[in-house]
Amino acid sequence: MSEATHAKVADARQLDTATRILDAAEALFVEHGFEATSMRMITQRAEVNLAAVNYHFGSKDALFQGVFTRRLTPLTQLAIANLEKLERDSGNQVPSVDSIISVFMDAALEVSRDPKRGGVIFVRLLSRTFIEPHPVLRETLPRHYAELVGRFTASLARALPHLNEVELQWRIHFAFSAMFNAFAGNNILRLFIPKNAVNAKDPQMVATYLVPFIVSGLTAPPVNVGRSAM
Amino acid sequence: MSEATHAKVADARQLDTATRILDAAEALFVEHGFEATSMRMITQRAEVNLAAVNYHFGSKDALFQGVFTRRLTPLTQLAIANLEKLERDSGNQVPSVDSIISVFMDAALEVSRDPKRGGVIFVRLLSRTFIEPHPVLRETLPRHYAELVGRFTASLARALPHLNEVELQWRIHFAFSAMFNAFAGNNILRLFIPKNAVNAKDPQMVATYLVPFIVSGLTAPPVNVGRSAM
DNA sequence: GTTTCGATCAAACGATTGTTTGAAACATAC
DNA sequence: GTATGTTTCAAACAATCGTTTGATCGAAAC
Repeated sequence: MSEATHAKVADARQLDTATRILDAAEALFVEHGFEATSMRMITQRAEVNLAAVNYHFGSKDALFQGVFTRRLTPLTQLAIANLEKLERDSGNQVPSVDSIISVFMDAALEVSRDPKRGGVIFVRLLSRTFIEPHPVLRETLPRHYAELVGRFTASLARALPHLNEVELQWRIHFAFSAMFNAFAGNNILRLFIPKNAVNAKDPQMVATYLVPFIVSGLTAPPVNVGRSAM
Repeated sequence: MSEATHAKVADARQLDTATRILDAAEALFVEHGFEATSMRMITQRAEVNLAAVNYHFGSKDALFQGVFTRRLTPLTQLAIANLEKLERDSGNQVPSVDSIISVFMDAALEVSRDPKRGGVIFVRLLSRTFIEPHPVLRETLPRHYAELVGRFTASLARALPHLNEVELQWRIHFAFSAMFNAFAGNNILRLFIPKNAVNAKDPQMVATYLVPFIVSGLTAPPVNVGRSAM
């Protein structure tokens, strides 16, 4: 410590301070959650001064938003671009449910494989935030995602014309929940069956098995409402 | 305050102090999460002294465990009892996937309707804890749920003999994730589409539309592994 | 060289965290 | 009555929280 005060830090290429904070916060928020992650944990991991967070971002809440805004736009743009390409390539044909879901999964997979876009860490953070939204993001998240969800909903509506609006929305709700939850990396079975074959941390494996599951759920025959309930 | 120090508290039937603490904590943990819920919030809501939590439970962590142990056993016993009844009634016949999933959902629904067993509040807390498990419960939860998950996995294995073990575990993983997530009451679409027909807070509605979705996902044709991935 | 301005630093801020204390109030038993 | 054991209470505990301060550093501007 003291021997390097007068000289440049030894580490080869030291990233921007703000970037190092974002990276550290991103990882810690995934690991411990927002409330359980303290400023001192973040600055210690980022190897920056405690005051650096407030200097560069203003507050802890603003940092939380900063973590998202850095990653979210590239991800949504990628997913939307992929969907547009799919619809363009389909010509007059209506894209299948399978292809629409795959487009979304491919975007998430591509980001999860690219550390420069946040990698699997950010995908997990995003998943967890959807499941348990922090008050700070109640306005930020919808703004970023409005177009994305709207486009996919419209595409799925065309692919599933036999479903009424209510049932379609329910199924899209389940589908997105399953996808986000799956990428969150939580494996319920792991809690009970120590030796299990499911590695929920591997996004590629998740996608391989999850897409058919979701597509099957989406394309199931309509529910005869009022059959047993209500 | 001071005028009532010498007399009994005015409120008609005042519940046991420990119970009032559990009720308040249960609700607050659902609303704000564990870390964001302070002892003072809990004791204030329960209208008990701050020290009462430590006196009756020992610590905040122990209270968190207490909140679960009070509710978990009745729920798991109900689900297991329902499953046993189903298998008994089926005789030599293997219960269908639909009936197995319905048995689980019915147990969750029954608890969610009964305030004495925690009602919808506890079901939501349970869901959220599965999705984002707190370190304190990493040992407690599996112990309570081991038998439950084991039984349902065995039943589903018999109902889906055409699936190999790996694919079966993946699908059960997805199915349980979807169910727990659904009962958590988070509605992703609500974030984007203000006027939507999906009321994710109504467990009965969730079950009506979710069961067919999950059953369809579970009974889908097996994935041809190695088709596009790995 | 002097000035200027953004970045970093150790240190401290008031507020809040979970927890502990010791006395007071309570109920029950003798 | 006294004695005993449990529960409640206001108050304080040390620790940590997010944030702010004012000095110091470093490099470009003049």
